Amino acid sequence: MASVKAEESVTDTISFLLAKLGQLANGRFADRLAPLGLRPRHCAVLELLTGPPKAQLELATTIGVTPSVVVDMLDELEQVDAIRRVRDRADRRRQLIELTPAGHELRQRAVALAREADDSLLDGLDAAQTAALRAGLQRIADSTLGR
Amino acid sequence: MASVKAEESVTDTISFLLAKLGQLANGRFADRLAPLGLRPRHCAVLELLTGPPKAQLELATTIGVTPSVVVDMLDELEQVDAIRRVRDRADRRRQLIELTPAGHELRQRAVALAREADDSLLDGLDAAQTAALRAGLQRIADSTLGR
DNA sequence: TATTGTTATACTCTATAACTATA
DNA sequence: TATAGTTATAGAGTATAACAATA
Repeated sequence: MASVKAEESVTDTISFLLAKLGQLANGRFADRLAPLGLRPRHCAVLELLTGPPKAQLELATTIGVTPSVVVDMLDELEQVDAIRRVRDRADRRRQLIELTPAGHELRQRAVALAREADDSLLDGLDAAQTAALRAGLQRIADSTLGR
Repeated sequence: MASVKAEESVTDTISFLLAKLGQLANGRFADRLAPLGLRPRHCAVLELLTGPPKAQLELATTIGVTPSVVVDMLDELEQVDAIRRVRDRADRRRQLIELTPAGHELRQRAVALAREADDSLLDGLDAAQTAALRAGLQRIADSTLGR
């Protein structure tokens, strides 16, 4: 009779590993981004703004953070000239956020740095293992974050 | 000519996914642990203490946190009667930390909760995908955290 | 002098609630 | 009245530095 392999320790659990490695990955990526004046959380904003301009509340709900966090992030992105806030003339309460040319450039540099971080993190894995890992993570992300 | 598939966006990067999902996994596990008076970070301590008693500094270096964090965690674990601090008679500066019977029980309940968290997180993955994900994460953990 | 554990302090990240200006 | 954005504030979580007791 086949029996499902169960972990005997919390630390072997995927939830625990994910939490620990997530912290590590975030820290390493943050170190690489620091010279650009960016932090990991800014990247989700930069990605979203490659499309048409978006209101701040729209950014907040899409990324899944509270509106006041968006204010802070945009303040910081504005300081490095990555974004512009443009008052919506149809509804003067809203501000449409758009990426500047410098912002597009920053985003591309961030992508390159993220790849570097991946390479260092995935050093011991071959292509198939990396692909399987990415697929698993993406699937979890789709079923949780996207919902 | 084969070319390596490269991500076009930071958010598709394994580093970024890991950071985001790690935060999610940690939060969900924390919610489950809360009724026990525990948080995820306590679990690494409980696991280590299933073996022979250890000094606080040993816990700190093994887990990879700063000594003052260990003090806090042990204070909290002491409040739920999970551990005992026993002064080392050979070197009175040291305190040997040992798991109480209640601590052993708490650890086992934490393992069960972590498995529940895994099940909910891995809902959309089949056994092979789950195994591949675990293997990838474990390999990264071994090459980074263990170093 | 060096080491173990502790305390005090500060910094990051995030969330809540009160406020403003517009609708 | 309700909504978009802002500010002020507070709570986790972690790290650094100064300190007491012991070696």
